Amino acid sequence: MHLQYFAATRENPMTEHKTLYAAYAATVEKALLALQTEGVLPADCSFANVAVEPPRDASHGDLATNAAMVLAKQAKTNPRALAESIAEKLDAEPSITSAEIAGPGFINLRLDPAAWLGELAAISDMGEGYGRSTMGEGRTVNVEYVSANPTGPMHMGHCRGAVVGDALASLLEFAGHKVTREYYINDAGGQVDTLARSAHLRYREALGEDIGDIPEGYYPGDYLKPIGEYLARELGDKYKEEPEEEWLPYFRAEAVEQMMALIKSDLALLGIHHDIFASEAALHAAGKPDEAEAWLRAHDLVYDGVLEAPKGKAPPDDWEPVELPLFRSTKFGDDQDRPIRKSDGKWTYFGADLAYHMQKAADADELIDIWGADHAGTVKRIKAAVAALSEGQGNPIPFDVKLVQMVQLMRGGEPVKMSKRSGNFITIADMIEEVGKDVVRFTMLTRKPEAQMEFDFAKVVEASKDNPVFYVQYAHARVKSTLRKAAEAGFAASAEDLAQLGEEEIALIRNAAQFPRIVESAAKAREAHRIAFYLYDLAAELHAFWNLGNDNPQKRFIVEQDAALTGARLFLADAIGQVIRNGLGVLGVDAVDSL
RNA sequence: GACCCCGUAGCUCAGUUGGAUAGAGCAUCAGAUUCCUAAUCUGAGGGCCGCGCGUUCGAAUCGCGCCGGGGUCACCA
Repeated sequence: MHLQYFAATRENPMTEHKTLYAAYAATVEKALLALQTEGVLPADCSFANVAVEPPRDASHGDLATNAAMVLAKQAKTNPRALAESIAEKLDAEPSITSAEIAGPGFINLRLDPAAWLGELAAISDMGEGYGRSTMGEGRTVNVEYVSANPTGPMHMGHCRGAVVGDALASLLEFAGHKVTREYYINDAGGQVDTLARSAHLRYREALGEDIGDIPEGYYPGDYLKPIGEYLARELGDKYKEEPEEEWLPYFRAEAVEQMMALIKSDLALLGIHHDIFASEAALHAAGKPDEAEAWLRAHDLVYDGVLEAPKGKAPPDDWEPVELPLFRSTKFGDDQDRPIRKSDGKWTYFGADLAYHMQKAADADELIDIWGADHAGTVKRIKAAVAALSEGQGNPIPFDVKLVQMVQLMRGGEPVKMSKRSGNFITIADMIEEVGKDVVRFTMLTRKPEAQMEFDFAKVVEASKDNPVFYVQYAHARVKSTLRKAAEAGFAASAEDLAQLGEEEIALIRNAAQFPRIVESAAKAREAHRIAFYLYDLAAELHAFWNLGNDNPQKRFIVEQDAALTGARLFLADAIGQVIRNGLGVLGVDAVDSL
């Protein structure tokens, strides 16, 4: 009945303000409701697809709505006829100076300039809160991201997913969700046994033994040396010659803890902090996978069956059919049913993972996973399992897996060579040391995550307009610099004479006023990169306005002989700076005061 | 072979709950510097939105089928 658009009320609980797009969306809704009362629109018609947006071409006016086109079919009339009725109602609004019908049935609205000046004041009043939304209605969203195996420092392969996940989490928070940032520690599989053995090797090394080259099947990186030294200090030679079963659990626990400390410090360099670090081993210990299996078996979603040979290529030499507990993922479009336990009775990754998702679902209204694209093949089975379990247990939960594509590292147009074999790869710490946190974060958000991207060290540090990070930061620095200069000359931002502002300034306000709706549409689409592109546009508009002053001193922010105009322009500059700051804040990028 | 992602200007990319004449940056060409930061800006040219069919008032956007590029196809994690 009510506009979906309005479920997302823009009212800020801290102030009386409603942002401009929200206010006029409400105005349009009011007109539609009136037409419903008059019988022009049917009582049961849905306004869900009605939008109030900026028109594509600024010459069409200030705002446009597609209401007539969306509702014509339901009203059993043609769009232009319905548009007449709607436009008539809107034209009666005092702040709407004209409502014109255009094209297939758009209604273009022109506003009294005071409406835009009012929005400018709202930006200033709401400050850091400008753009925040209550759209999420406090619903809890669990965003799981990074979840790198605790077997070494974070490297480039983890970076994009980390930034994308973190920015998405912030965006959802900004849009009114309660967000839990979660990291799943895979501390129960074979790879952490390998880690423990590798640590034991370094332990022996630290005790003076010549271990020679690191053998195949061990982690070779030097980052394990300090762990070996630490264990040697703590334990002496107690476990030097002992059989593996004597020391493995202890070494594993110690090594995982040290690796997680390393990973957390790497994440901190990126400005990333998780709320929950969930342990797979603890999940096993709590018997969660057993519970899930029991339920799935009772509902015939797990059965004992023979696993098919891998498809599309010759089966491995040692392939032999074996009976395992299989989840019926083929019922959900997967190629084959997937094992939840191995032949030795231990849980597969998938078996534990489905139980893990049920654990997350217990404390959240919605789940989002951020995964690397190399795991794309396992999306169907986990979505199937979560759907089966959550719906079957009476707690259906929206669950989305976002795949993040690979990043190709470049340096001056040439691919950067990395050798994982020797443990020689580019870590996140290396990268941040070279180009800085802000550059890494912003650059990772200048492409949609599901498209592959290149990251060129030479280009991203370039301080020019070709580099979006600097372009946006420069716009903010420019605002700050102007305010500093103005203060020295005895001017200050003032809302007293906003009516002095002309068409060019209002164009800038129009752009800034879009921030709240960009936030909502980005949050709805779960796409933080839209904020980055928006900020680039806003920065471009600010630079363009600035440069009007090159030719015409009367168009500068500071006009010495006109204090009223200067006060109003500074007020505008301050507000634009605020919006840029708010947007960068969502992305986790610092807004610098000078470059 | 199957599944997932991508295909938009010479290049790098935005733009999908279906909307008006498809947008930026780079590169190319023509301009702006006694100026609050020119680390910038103004303007011009440049497009069968990979191809075909369909859905409808309307498709870059949705569906089906192709073509091209990348990824994945363990009892691994």
